[in-house]
Amino acid sequence: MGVDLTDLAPKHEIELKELSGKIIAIDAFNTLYQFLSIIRQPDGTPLVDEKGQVTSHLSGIIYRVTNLIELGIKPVFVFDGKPPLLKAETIKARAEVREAARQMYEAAVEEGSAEAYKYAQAATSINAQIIEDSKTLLGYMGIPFIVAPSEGEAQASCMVSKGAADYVGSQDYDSLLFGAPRMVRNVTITGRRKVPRRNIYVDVKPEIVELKETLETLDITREQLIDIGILVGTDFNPGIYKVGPKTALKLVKKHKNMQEVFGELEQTIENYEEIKEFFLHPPVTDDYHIAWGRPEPAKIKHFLCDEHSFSQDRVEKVVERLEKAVVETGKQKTLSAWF
DNA sequence: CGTTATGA
DNA sequence: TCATAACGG
Repeated sequence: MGVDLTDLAPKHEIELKELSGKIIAIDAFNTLYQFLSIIRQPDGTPLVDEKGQVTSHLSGIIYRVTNLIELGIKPVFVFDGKPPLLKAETIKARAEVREAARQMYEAAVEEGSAEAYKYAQAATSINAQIIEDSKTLLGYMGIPFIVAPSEGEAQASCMVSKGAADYVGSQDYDSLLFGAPRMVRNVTITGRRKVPRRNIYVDVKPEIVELKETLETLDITREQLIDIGILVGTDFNPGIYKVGPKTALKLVKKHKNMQEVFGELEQTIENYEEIKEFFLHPPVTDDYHIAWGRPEPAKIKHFLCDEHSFSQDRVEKVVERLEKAVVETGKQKTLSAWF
């Protein structure tokens, strides 16, 4: 999906509970995508209500967010706004990949192939209904969300830079390129994760990544980190064939500017200047108000049970936990901005 | 994914 | 009580 700087950026594993009291600006699309691709039956079928609408994300949100609130963590979800023109080709390319996966999925289902799950995951897409339902549920839960003018990661990064949030919560590293001082991975998917091809599960813990430490460790500037990201590939360009984080770091440190890097590679990157400018100065807004409110049990129950076929028992149980957790957290005066 | 059922 | 399987929607 986004920029991948694994093995380059130093990370610090922590326990989820260590984030108690922290405000995390969560990349909503990143989270929804994960829920939608992972919460499925073994044959790849997502959870759906009786109307056939996908509900995997709603299950993910209600349970995961409740767990975060129980730990005293304060999530604010940041949705993407209008995608930048620079992203158009990536969006088109991804749609084509998804469509191909969707056809493979249908074929796999037809012949009862075990590959079906894999293709279903690759075909995961987010539509307007999914976004609207997610916002509705978050609203009823009392969880704040904002809609970014452009990229959610950029807006979330800005919020951490300004001190409105403590961490960007996302799986990919774009926020470092956008200048976020701190990010945390694996906040929305902590727990057990299946090791591919093997039938075992490993614990996935949250990982803190700090921009300053990353730059100092690699002995580069933020601009150079952006160049590394662009060489490897971002949401706005495919990246250079066979250039991964390690090679990109070497190239960027060896040369004094990207023209020289392009010279050595004997190729350039389309829109390089514009992409870099976008990471340095993305459209963001300060026009938002973040507040955590009391959940509305009746509305949650009606929305999930009556409109989306959730079981009354299960929803009542989780809503009770959410209400209790909010009351507990609200008691602690050290935590600001609750109610 | 996270919860719930099961059973040693 | 804990590990694991299956279910949820």
